[in-house]
Amino acid sequence: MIRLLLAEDQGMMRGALALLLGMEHDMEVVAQVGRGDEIVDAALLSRPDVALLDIELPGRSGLDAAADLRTEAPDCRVLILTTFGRPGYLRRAMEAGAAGFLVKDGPVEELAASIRQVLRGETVIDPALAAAALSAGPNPLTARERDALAAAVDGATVADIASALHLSESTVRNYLSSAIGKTGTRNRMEAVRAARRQGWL
Amino acid sequence: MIRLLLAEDQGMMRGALALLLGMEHDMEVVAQVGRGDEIVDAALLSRPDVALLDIELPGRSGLDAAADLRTEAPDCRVLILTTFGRPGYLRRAMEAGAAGFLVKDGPVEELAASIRQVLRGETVIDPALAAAALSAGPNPLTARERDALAAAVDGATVADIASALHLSESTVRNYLSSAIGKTGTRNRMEAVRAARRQGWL
DNA sequence: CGGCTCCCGGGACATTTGTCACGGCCAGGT
DNA sequence: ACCTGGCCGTGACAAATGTCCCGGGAGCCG
Repeated sequence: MIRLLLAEDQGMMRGALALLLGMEHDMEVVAQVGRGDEIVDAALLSRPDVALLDIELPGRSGLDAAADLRTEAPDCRVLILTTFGRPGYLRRAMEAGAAGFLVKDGPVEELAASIRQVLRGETVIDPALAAAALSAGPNPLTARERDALAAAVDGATVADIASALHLSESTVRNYLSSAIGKTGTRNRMEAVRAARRQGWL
Repeated sequence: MIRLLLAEDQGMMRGALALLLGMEHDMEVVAQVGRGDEIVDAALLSRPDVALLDIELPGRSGLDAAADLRTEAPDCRVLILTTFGRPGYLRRAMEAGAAGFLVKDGPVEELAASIRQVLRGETVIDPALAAAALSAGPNPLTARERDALAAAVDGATVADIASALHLSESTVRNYLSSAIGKTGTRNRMEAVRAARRQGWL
């Protein structure tokens, strides 16, 4: 029996996947969580063979949780299942030691097949996405540029970002300006969108 | 047998729901589409009793499609199934003649139960969401303010918006300013976010 | 009819934002 | 020891943005 952990914030999606996978004759869902910061605890408790993780979760990113599992539960393989096939996400997933990366498009049959594949020690990635991730190159933004950009997502002013990051307003503007330059965009919002599309956020 | 139409852009979600609902003894999924502009055609072809529509779809909004079904296939009940329980969405869904409004959180069991409820002529809405929609009041933005705000989502400049809407830059700035005032926000991006959270976009 | 609101535009103004040039500090590699 | 690159800050400047005035026209309603 393949023991599965399911981490997904949308209740209906989580429930549907759990029912479907539970119907496979060789699988059972031994844990379900809706938050990223519950993944490690649940994994330690229920000892799954494969953890199916969404990326964008409340509490803690699925990518961070994947890295945690690498050290806390090394014999649990991680399969990332996400809505967005962003190149940067794929790259970070691989660096976090994930064994596979699936997008939520594509047929459901793909899911069970990929789980078995991962359990056999193979790595499963959408070829087109892998090509995009390689051609895009690594994240050119520095840590602070990312911080500034991330703090700017919801329309915060320079003053807001500066106080949130304990920086001077001038510094914040310099970071934003260089981030805008590196993304080849015209203003803060375009830079944010470009960075998110690449999975750099 | 209850005949169902399923409109949902995420392949995995669509497939999972189709399988689950198909397993109910009194239901069958007679049509599945991944785009909003295929809903009416599919409904005319397969004559479903209930159409399960996501809102944010490529091609055409599920809300617009619901309004279309009202006239093109009047005996097909519409059940909106969406990720975001925005007050404005609920309001528009009701105005479009929807028989129910579900969010994708909450358990899967809710789904089949709601479908049967809708078919009995009842209206199904999350009470908390209904309260929020009523207390929020109607959309205070004028049509042009909405247009300007919608065109500003991805970091477009005033010049971009002006040329996209065939307006003068002064006019665009006036619309944006009044939208910012009505949403009680400080700049364009906060206004966009506030409007989207309310479902006013 | 007068009043109202929405649509569209112009002009002036303060504020914010984005850019550039310039410092200094510290860690890393050659 | 030197250079490079990230980090943090300043000051100044042009451009974009947001606000407040002001018009006129169209439609709707009491």
